[in-house]
Amino acid sequence: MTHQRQVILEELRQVHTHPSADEVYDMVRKRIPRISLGTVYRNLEILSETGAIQKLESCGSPKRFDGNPDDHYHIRCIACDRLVDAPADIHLDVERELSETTRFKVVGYKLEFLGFCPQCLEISNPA
Amino acid sequence: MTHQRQVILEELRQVHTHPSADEVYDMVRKRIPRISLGTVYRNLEILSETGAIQKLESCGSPKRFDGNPDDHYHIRCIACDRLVDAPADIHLDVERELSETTRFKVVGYKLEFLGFCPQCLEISNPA
DNA sequence: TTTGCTGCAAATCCTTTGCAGAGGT
DNA sequence: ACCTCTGCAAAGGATTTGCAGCAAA
Repeated sequence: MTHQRQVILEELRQVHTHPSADEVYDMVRKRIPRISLGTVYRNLEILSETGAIQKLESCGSPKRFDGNPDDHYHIRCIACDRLVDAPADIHLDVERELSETTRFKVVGYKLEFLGFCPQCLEISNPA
Repeated sequence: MTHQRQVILEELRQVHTHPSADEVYDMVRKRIPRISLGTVYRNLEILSETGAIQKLESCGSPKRFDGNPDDHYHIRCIACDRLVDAPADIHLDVERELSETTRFKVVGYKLEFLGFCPQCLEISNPA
């Protein structure tokens, strides 16, 4: 656990904004001005491999990272791409659902909710 | 509907492999050798906007395209990235699940299953 | 002294875009 | 003529990688 890695993890743990690698880079640079973007990418990769953080590859736009390693869902704003935790008590029994319809060995699923965040709703529907 | 667009749609409708833009390019080039990759991208975009095909942005790796415009799920092989239709009778009532826990206006969700395809299972567990 | 990590820069991959010319109406 | 589309090539964004030096065990 190098200093760089430590700082990246700390910064990520302190926010709930699910920043992209680039945003993490900006955050960390305040404490380690000479850190490189490559190092940030490398450490985000390592941290997510070890399970210390989560890598959210959901789609299109840059990947996001989540300092909370616990399994939970997210909802993404269709308008501004904001990503927010979405506590939902959903547990799909994928084994049962799919084993008869595909010859795959199903091991999990990726689920992300889509919608409009309060800010974007406000803009399109001013009070 | 130009010739190029027509051919791209036809090719996509004939397969069930969920090809990437690059693979569509290869398929179409057999019939229109001088078509450009840019044109393929442009038409895939247009076709998915009009709902004639689906763009599957699921994650990381290149986007895939699906000649079947009807709503259905997919399962992705963790090992080889193969993408296959996954008929599953799942309907999440997202409004109900999430409206109390986030201030978003929920409009849908993205769900993709993960697993190992028969071919990759075979490789790791030869009969 | 070996191993792994860094900063830097260049490279890579996928996708989009500017532009001038071609095609269709 | 007008408008849209094309092919081509160059640009773009996000991410990865090669390399030489550095740091810690």
